[in-house]
Amino acid sequence: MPTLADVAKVAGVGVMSVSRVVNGTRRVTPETERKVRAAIRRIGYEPNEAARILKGHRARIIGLIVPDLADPFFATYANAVQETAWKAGYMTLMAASGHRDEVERREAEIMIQRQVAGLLVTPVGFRNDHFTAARRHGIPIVSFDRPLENVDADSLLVDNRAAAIRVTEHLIEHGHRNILCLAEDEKIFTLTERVSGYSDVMRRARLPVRVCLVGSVSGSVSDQLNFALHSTPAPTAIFATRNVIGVEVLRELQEQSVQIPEKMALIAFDDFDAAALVRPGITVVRQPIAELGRTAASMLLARLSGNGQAESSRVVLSTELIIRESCGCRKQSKPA
Amino acid sequence: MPTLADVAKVAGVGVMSVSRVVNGTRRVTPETERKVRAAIRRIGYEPNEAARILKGHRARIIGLIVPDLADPFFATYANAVQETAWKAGYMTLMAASGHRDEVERREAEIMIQRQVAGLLVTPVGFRNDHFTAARRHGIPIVSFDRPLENVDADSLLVDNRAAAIRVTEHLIEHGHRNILCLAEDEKIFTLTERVSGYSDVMRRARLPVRVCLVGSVSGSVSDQLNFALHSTPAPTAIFATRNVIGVEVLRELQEQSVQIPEKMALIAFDDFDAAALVRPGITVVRQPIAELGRTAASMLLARLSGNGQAESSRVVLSTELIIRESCGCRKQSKPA
DNA sequence: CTGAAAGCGCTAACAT
DNA sequence: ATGTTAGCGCTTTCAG
Repeated sequence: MPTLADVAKVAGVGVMSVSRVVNGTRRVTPETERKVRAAIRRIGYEPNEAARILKGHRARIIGLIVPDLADPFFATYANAVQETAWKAGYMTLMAASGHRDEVERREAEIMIQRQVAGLLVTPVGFRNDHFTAARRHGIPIVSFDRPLENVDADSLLVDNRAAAIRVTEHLIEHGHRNILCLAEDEKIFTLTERVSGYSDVMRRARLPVRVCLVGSVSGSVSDQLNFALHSTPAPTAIFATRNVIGVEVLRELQEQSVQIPEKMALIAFDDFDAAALVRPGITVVRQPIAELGRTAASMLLARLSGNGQAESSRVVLSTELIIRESCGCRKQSKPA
Repeated sequence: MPTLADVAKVAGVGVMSVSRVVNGTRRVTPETERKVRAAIRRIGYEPNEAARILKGHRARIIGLIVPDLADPFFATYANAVQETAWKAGYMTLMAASGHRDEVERREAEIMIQRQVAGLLVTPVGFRNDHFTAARRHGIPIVSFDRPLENVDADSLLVDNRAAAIRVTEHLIEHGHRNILCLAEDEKIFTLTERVSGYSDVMRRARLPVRVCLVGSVSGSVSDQLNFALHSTPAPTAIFATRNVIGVEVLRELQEQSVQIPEKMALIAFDDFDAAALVRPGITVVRQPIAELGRTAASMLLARLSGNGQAESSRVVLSTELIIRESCGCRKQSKPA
C-alpha cells in the first residue's frame, strides 16, 4: 500500500504538502495541489487511519450500541443512522448489548479504546460510569430512546407519556371503563413512561388502574391474558405497551376467537406489518423511526464538527396514533 | 490513557516483557508475569489498537456489507453475525449498500483501508474487482446469500432452487395448473434461482410458465396482480418469490376480497409476522436466518484463525416449508 | 529469558 | 508556501 511519503516522492514535493492537500489543512499553491492530486491518483494512495489515530486523532467511526439489532425498531433506526453517518464520511461500528448491562459496558469500553469519534447509545442499565469515562476522553455521546442519567450527553427521546395518554383517552372515549395495560416486568424507561401515562389518565377519570406485567419473572403474555380475561369485571380493552406484546396479544385473542373490538378492543405501541394486514386492522402508536435515526445521527455529527451548543440538549419527538379498527373506530373514520 | 511503557515502568521491567505477557507471544518468568499483571491492573492499561495496526497487524474488526440493514432478513442475520464475532473478540463494522453497486464498492474500499480482518458481504452487483483487491491484501471474504463470481472467497448460500421446486410441486399437488410466479425485475441471484426452480417444474409438468415481474421498471405489485387476475385463464395460485412481494400480494388480495385459498392460493418466500397472524395463515418458505448468520461468521472466523481449508468452500443450506392454510392445506395437516 | 533500538505512516511544531 | 524533524504506542529484530 502506497504511503504519503510515496506520493511526495512521485509528486516531487515534501510530505507536508501532500498531507495538507489531503486534509485541506492549509492553503497550497494550485500548482503543488495539481501535482499532488495527480500523484495520488496515479499510485492509488489512500490515507492510513491507524497512523492518524496514533497521532491522537479520532477515528472517523461512530459507535452504535442498541439492545438488539434484530428488533425491527432498532434495525430501522440503525439503518438510518448508518446511512446518515456514511454521508458525513463516518462508518458505524455496531454492537448489540442483548439487554445486558455488562455487555453494554464492555462494548462501550472497547469502542472508547478504539477511539471512536462519538457514541450513539440506547442504554439498558443504570450504572453509567462507562459513559462518564467516554466523556472524560472527550467522546461526545447521544443517548437514544432512553435518557442517560448523570452523564453529560445529548438525548433524543420520544414522548411516550403523551402517546400513552392519547391511547388511554381514546379508549375511554370509546366507552371503555376496564382497560388493561400490559407491560414488561423489566424496568425500561420507555415502558415505565407509558404505564405512567396510562395510570394518570385512569386515575384522573376515576377508573381502575390495571397494570399487568409479563416477562421472565411474571409469566407469559398468554398466561397473564387468560387470568385477566377470567377476572371480574373482565377488561374490555387492552393497551399493549410494546411491539412484541402487541403481537402476542393479537395471536392469543385470535387463538381464543375473542372478537376484536366487540369483545376486546386493542391498541398497541409500535406499528408492525401484521397490524395493517389482519382484520380488523390494529390501531397503533407509530414512532417515526427512520427520522429518529437520522436526527440522532445528526445530533452526534453536529457535536463532532463542533457545531453543538455548550450544554447538552434534550430533544423530544412526538408520535402519531394510527387509527385502524381494533380500537372500535370504523374504517377511515374518527371516534364518536 | 496509560501506555505499555507506563506499565513497564510501574512493574519495573522492560517494555518487551509487558508486550509478551499481554500477547502471550513467548514464555516469561512467572515472577515477571505476576509483576506485569499487577501493574496492568493497577493503572488500568488497555492495548492501543491503532499502534498495533500501524505495525502491520489487522484490526480485530470484521466488515459486514448488506444491501439493507432495515430489511428484517438482513437485520436478523447481522445481529447473529455481530454476536458471534463479539464472542470471538471481534467487533463489527456494518454498512448498508442500499442495493447500489458504487456504494458497496466504496464501502469495501474503506473497510480494506481500515485494515479489517475479514469481510462478510452480500454483493449486489457483478463488478467484483473491489473484492479481488481485498483478497490481494490478504483479507479473507465470505459471501452470504449470493455467490461472488471470480473471487477467491467462501460462500454460504441457501438452496433457493430446491425451495422453489418444493413450493411449485406443492401447489401442483393441490391441483393448480395456472400458477403465477411474482418476482422482482432486478437481477438478483436468489430471485433468479427461485424463478428458475419454478419454471423447471412447470415445464416438466407441461403447465404454462407465467412469470410476472414487478419493480420500478415493470410496475407495482398491485398493478401487475390486477392484470393477471383479469387475464384468461386467470391464475388460481401465486408464488411470491420475496418477503415484501408476499406482503403486498396479501394486502392486495385482502383489499379486493379475493378468498384465500379458494379463489387464489398463495405461498410466499420468507416467513413474516403477519403470515401466522392473518386468517388463513400464509404458507411460507422459512430460512434459518440466525443460524445462517452464525455459520457465516464462523466460516470467516475459521479463516482468521488460519483453520480454513486451502481452497474456498461453498456451503449450501436448505430451507423449510411452513405449511399453513393459504396453500389449500387444512390446519395442521398434510396435503392430499 | 530479557532489554534496547528502530520504525510502521502520519501530522504538530518548528524552520526556512 | 513549503520542507524537516520528532514522536504517537506498539512489535520486530537483534544483543545480551
